[in-house]
Amino acid sequence: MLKEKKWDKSFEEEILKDWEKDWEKLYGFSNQKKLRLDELYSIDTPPPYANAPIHIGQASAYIWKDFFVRYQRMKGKKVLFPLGIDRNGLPIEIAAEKKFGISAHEIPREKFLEYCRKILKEASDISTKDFKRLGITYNSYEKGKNAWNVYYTDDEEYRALTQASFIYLYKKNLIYEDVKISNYCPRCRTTIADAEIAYEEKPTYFNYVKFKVKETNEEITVATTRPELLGACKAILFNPEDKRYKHLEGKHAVIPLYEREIKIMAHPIAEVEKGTGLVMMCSFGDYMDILFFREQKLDPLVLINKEGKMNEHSGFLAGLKIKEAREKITKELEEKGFIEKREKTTHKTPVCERCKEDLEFIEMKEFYLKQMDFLKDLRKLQKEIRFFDEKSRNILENWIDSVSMDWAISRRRFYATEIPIWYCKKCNHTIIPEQKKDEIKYYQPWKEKPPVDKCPKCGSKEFKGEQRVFDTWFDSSISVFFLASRLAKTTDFEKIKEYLPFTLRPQGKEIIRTWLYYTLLRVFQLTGKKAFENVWVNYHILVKKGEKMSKSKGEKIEPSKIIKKFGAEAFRLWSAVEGNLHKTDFIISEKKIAAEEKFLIKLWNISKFISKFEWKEVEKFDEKNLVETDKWFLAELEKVRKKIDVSFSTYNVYRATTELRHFAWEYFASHYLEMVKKRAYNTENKFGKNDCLSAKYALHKSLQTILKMLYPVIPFITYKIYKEIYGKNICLEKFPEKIGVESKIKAGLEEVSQFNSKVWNMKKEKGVSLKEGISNIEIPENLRFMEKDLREMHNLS
RNA sequence: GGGCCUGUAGUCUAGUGGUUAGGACAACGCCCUUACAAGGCGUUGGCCCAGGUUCGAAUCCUGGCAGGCCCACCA
Repeated sequence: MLKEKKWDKSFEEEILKDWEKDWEKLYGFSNQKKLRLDELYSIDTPPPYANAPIHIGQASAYIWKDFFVRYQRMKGKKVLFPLGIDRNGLPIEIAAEKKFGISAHEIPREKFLEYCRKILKEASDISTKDFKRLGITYNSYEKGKNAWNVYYTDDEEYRALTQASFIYLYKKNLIYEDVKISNYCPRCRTTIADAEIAYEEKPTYFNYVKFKVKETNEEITVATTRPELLGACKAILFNPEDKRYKHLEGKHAVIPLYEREIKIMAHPIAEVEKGTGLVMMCSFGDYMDILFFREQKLDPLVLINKEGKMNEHSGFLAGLKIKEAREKITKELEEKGFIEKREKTTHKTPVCERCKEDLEFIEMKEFYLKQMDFLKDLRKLQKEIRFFDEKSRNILENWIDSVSMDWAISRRRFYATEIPIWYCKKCNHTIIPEQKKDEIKYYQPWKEKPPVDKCPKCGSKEFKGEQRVFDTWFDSSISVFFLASRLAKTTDFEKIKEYLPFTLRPQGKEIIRTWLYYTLLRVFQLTGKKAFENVWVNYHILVKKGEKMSKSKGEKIEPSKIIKKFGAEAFRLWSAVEGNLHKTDFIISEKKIAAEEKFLIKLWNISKFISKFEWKEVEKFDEKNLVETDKWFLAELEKVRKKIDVSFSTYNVYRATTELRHFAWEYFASHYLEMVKKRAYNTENKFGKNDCLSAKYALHKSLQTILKMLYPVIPFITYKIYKEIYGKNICLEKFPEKIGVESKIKAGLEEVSQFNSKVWNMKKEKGVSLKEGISNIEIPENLRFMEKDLREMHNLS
């Protein structure tokens, strides 16, 4: 018998304590020795950032992952549900720079890393508390070296594996160093990859700048948003079809202020309609410029240095920051009469995804990982992966189709994995560490000596360590490989391979082009295999229609506040029934979360009612003796059970939960329970003993089945009810097996509920209260088998 | 400019050719009924628009309109 009058969110705390005592037994992953691969359900979970509390969208997404794993455990799988904390890269560095008011490039490296570690120390575990409170059952919240312990992406063993993968690929000639025009962030002072570019709508000016044609002395006007690059201008183009400028072909223009002569050329990339129809080509204002310089084999004249400032080639602008230079040259041009007019405009500017600074195109020498040669393989490979939902595959396919150059993997930053290379100071020979397959090491070339005494080429003993680090996606993209290596308990790639593919990669749609794409690429390059069987892509929780949750807007709805207000369970239920997270964004509302508590109360009351009848009394009841009504209901329940099982196994928790909730509330509580109530009580002895026992047995059997099926979604309440009524831990129960009760009755649940509604409506029309009797009601032919129950229920005469 | 996705009651969402278009919130009416008034029962209300395919379209096709995302460009 349930003691408490109703479900209360305060019970959750005690329940968590119960679980915590037995965490390993309930949710752990410690019996690896007997692990069979066909029993393994492995997930490569997205590591949340160490220095940011989780937001509500993440909370929902991780809750969904918990739905999956709780279900899989019930199905007998050994579930590897690891937790990683992402601690690498720019977000940490930027946080450190901000907090301590320093610039990474201006203080000693060791010192800066200390500041980063300080940030990380304060930040640690900021999100795991919320996860645990939400009932998310990672295998462990303790940091350690076992597969099921929390891992940090800046662990030495993780970084060592990243470096080992680099060495492996370098030796396979998949990595090369080259000077190319790169996307360069002047704020972070590093090259970034195409996948790290974002675009922002920013206000700027079109400046209509007057040039003089040397040969004819006429004036021509070119519009530009980048006047500071005037000095880097190498050509002015017009469209071959443009009659206005045809006569300028082959002539020369004089750059104002710089007085340099440049060619005027006809070229199809110039469009008649845009600006004045004339466009200047500078090194390098945008991607078109790069293509043009490459095509014409022009020597670029670069005006911007690696600090994001104008260099000596820019003449009077030298030393200024780009924006200052833009202002200064505009003023200068205006004063000297070279500006015809200025127009305000906005345009989408490529910015650094991390720090939002405007990007520049600068020629840099960087390490590249070959990816162009693998696009074909990846297109094929992704077809062998199952996507939930199928439409998310498009995002990946589109990205694969738009990859246009190899991946620049080196970064000029600090708190990241170092590139494990040394150079001979004398002959510049490259030293790459040799290592055994199962004995890898973490290298820090900027402060360590190389693993050789002397240069194998020239014998010199003087070396220089590589200063650069890896793009953090180069680390992140082997998370699954790292987890597999923990399972394999070795760093031998051949053995790691056996644990791939993992069963599931759950992740957000916004990191398909990075995390998912790079992982597939990297795992394929390292093992020739696909990384995952299934990819589950979650969409977003929105504040309003079409409006993303964003910190800057001040509309943050924090998980901790939601938990405090409504409890974890109501939030879990809301996450499951508000919409199908892998199909659509959905909109959060406190009202709806609060409303989910109603079902919890309902479930509690149903259970409280059934708990009035001792389970012990009917535990041994022989199903052969079930009366027709009960057989019929259990057979209906079996139909539902089957559907729910399929929905859960295909990650459609939305469908499973809404269907289950409706069944429990509508058919089970409102109809079946009302129908058999009198028979179960049997206070006036109108029914035989077997009839009474049959009702009690069917009620308990139904309740057990429903509780178990609800457990993956709402584990707190189902745990408490199950424990109090049946004295067992629901976390260790199996998903309900087939209910083997056969019924020949054809009537469906719908027909019964229609009949009941009819009676209730008639009573209402006649102004009769529900418990009063009513006469002249005909019981339909197909419901005759439960006539006695119906008569008692409605007090029919 | 190109691509992808979405459009279902006041709101949030299921539903891929045949359903009386399902559920939740809100609204309204009635009811303390031996689990439940933090409740129960009931009621109202919906497929963006226009064509087409089909015996039949929320669902498929075409074209609009609206929103979101991605890519490219921005002189």
